[in-house]
Amino acid sequence: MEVYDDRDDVQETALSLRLNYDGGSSHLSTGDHPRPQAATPVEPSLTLVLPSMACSVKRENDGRISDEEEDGAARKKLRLTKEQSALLEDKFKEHATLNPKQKQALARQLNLRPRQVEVWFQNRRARTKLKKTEVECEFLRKCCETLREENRRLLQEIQELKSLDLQAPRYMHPPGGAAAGTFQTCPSCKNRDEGGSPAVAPKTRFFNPFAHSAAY
DNA sequence: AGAGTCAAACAGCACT
DNA sequence: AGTGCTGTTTGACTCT
Repeated sequence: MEVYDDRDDVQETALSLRLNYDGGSSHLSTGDHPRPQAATPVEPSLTLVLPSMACSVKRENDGRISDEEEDGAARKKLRLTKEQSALLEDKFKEHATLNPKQKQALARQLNLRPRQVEVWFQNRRARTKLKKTEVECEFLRKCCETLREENRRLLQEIQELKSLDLQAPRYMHPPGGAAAGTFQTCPSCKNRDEGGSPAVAPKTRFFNPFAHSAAY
């Protein structure tokens, strides 16, 4: 069984009582709306919200845990104003992380709690990373398409060469036998026999996507 | 009204 | 201990 201080960050005052059947273990915790861990789901659960029983557990402001709002009123989820978002974006452009002093100053400037600023930067970094990953994914997808096309083209080239080969005069590797005169010596063997360097296969044209990348 | 999306807030883990 | 990252939850909002 778990008893939760169900205030979302600061402003929530409801007390949630949740009973989880988690195999017998029980513990007390505070924090936001509790969630079952993906690896160990704890269903079924019972959540009891008692708005009249505002839990006044106070937590450290600059810890990872929320502090408490003065009026103790049940809060709605905060929506940042355009001005707040714009300033946060500006600061994020300057630097994607904040030291505690910067965090405090920005929080004062925005009339927000430091924890809110911290969370905003965390989420903003996550969004940036997600976007970058999406761009990279799209780039790799295009590379894959290019390689597939190149592969198709090369296979076709092989087919064409094979069909040409069927029509071309028959070469043989001359053992010096009596019938040798009826065949022509293939150019590579001729070259070798005459002491020249062996014919070198043309370099394969391999497309390395990373060598052509401008994004990395 | 319900589905879908966005973003604020959180928990838990890893790292220093 | 403090901080960042990742995954998740959930309230607010929009669209159909």
